[in-house]
Amino acid sequence: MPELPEVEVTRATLAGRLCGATLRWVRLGKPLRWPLGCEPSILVGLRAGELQRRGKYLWLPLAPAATPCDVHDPSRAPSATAHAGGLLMHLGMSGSLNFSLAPPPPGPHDHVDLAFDQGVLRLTDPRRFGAVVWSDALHRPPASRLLERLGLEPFDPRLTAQALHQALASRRTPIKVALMAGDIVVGAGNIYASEILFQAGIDPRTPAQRIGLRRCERLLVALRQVLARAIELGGSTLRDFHDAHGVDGVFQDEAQVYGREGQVCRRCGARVRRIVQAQRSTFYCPACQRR
DNA sequence: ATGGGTACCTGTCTGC
DNA sequence: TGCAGACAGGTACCCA
Repeated sequence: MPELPEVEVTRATLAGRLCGATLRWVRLGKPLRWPLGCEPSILVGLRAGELQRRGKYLWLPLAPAATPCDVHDPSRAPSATAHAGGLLMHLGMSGSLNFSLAPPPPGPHDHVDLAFDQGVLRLTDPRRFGAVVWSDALHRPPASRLLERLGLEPFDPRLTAQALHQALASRRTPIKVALMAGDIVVGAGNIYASEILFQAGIDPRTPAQRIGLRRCERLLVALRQVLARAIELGGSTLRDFHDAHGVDGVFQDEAQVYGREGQVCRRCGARVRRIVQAQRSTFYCPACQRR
């Protein structure tokens, strides 16, 4: 999927287009990971607020909009049951959001169309691990249930080396698995976890609790550098991902280890290795990364 | 509380 | 060419 950089790039390219737009109709395709959780018709007439990101989730606030246009056209006025809330969206492993004025007819992998007065937001997701879920508020279920287990944002100033060190102290699991778990710090998925650990010079098999304070400092710097650079480059496009205007990311061209099994390390010339951790591929340089 | 495995679903690639 | 099997960016849930 879309890891944090891809979700952030999606948010940034969409936010300006959606804010203030009024929802006109909704089309649902095949079921996604979780049901929408409301009757689609109650969304019609609601107005979008500022698109936000939390971890790899996107939150689109929607509130009743009593514009003069709606008042004069009862069929478009918010229904009596309309109330503020929002849509919590996740791109799963293969999802992407695209915004366009006149999208082509939906294909077999186009599962949600949200048609606003300024264009159509379409979720395309071949594997259907993604989701779009209605929630009354971020701090109420079902959104709160999905967000409550999330750790700190990588750029949150509360995430210090000391805080990271303390959080890792109780984990015997390999550092790569702990990074990806998302309950300490969010955003590092399978690609970036490998890249971050390469940058920090840490062997991905190292038990998390054996990472000392000094190495936590390096890990934190690497985490922020790698994610910031990936956002700058529009994320990584392996096969499915594009930003909301259809533009590919190019971070994969800068990857030091991910997807490079058997190729030479760009830093030292050793061969990059692939191992499996928690049923996921991990790539690392056995010379640059130490236990 | 932590850790490991499974499940969800579909497309693509590899090797026989 | 056909087919089986492995693999793919995530994460909730179950059980030990």
